[in-house]
Amino acid sequence: MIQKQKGCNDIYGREAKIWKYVESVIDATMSKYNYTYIRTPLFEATELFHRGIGENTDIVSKETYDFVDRGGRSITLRPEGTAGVVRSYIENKMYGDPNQPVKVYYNGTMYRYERPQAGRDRELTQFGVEVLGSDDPLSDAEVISLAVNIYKMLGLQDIKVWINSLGDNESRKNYREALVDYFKPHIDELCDDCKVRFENNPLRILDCKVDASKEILLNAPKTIDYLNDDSKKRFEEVKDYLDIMQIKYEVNPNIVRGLDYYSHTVFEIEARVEGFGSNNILGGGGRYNGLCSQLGGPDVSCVGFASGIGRLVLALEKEQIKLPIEWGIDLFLMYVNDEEKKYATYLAQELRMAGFSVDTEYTDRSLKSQFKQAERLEAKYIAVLNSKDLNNNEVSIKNTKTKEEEIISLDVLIYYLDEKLSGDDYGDECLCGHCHDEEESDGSCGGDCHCHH
RNA sequence: GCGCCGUUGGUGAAGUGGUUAACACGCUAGUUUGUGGCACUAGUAUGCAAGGGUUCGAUUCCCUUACGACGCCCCA
Repeated sequence: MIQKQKGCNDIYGREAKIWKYVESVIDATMSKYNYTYIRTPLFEATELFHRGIGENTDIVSKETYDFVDRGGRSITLRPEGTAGVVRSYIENKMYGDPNQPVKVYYNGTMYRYERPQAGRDRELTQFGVEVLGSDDPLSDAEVISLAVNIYKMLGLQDIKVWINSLGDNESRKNYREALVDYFKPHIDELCDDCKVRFENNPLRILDCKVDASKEILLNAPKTIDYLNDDSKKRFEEVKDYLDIMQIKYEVNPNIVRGLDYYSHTVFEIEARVEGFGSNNILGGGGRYNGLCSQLGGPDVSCVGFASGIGRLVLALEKEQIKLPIEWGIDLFLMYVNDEEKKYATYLAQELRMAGFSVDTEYTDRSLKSQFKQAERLEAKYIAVLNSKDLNNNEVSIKNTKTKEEEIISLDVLIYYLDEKLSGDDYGDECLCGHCHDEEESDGSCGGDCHCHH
């Protein structure tokens, strides 16, 4: 048997519906904030990521999918969304667009050659936004509020926003030096990994799990203490705007993000979900003022964030959030003989054209099985076609929730369904484990539904 | 790249070096029910991830590979 590639996933059925719903909320929210959709290629020249992310980091040296194409070009499957968007911004000269800043969002798969573990795959889907061409602290705040709003719109209640500022180049340089000076005499007190980090990326020491509670870490210099006046003022402004938008946040000086190109605002958004372990960071981002010029574009300031949809869906599932998803179909058409089947075929076509979601039987099973099928499909109505009724130009329609059944004229079927389905006639949506509601302790849905649990 | 554990049908799973691989759910058919949902009966694994080895014989022991789970490194 051919298996799927490590760290990849098939998403289908119920889960796919959840994904589609989540994406619809993302689209709707983006549109409210006036971010337009951008779709960039799944693969780019390897150099784009090398220059954008940094040549010698682990990320680029061993965690990207690289290959040489038939023309001998060195290609990389995008590991993140930002570099491609910035490339597109430069290549399409969007900086010349009268509409500034450029506000775009993306949603697509990313590829990282990693060993899969909880909340971490090789193929992952991320959505994110980039604001290109604005240095206004309001942009930073807006991006954060946008992210928070999407999570809230989806029903996540306990959202925690951590923010920090790395400051401008000068501030960052000063801080980095201070940090190195601080750790140098204490290097023996650090764990082995941190000794390596000290050489490669000293900021990451702050994130260490092993040393986290050690006094040496708790007393380490804080980024915000090394901000120069400009950077400090900027950070205050970002916070002010967040306050105005009533976005709650907490300053966390240990948020440093891994990459060089970040400056000023950095943030992470956490979902407090039980049993979510250490993968509770749904998304994060920050300001990257150096990246555009580094990639050969104009020296414009940008800010953005990215969020994994897989984790987001996982969080919604763990929280058992009830999503307003239409799970079932409007009508299931049942029949027994061939003449009825032909009429079902005709009727299904008519009703679908009229805007209803309709399904019917394809394997000529018994009526008993067809009822089960209708239940599985969560059909709101069942039409049992039988020759006798059809000869009278009538059909029997059953409401699966109230179990009421009536015989109506085929001439008014569309009108009938339209009225029933648009009104409250169908009643409250039952959502037990079968029909998707919270289950009672005994595993049933409380008996208020048509699903017999 | 490193470590640890796992992989039996549509699903949840039990189990053994040796004829027909439990049990449950599901599904299909039948009986009954005015057209299902209850009850009863019957059927339901190209055979235990793939390949190789040990053995008279392996799903059961060993090795390799693939995939899954969870850590580490890293985290865009």
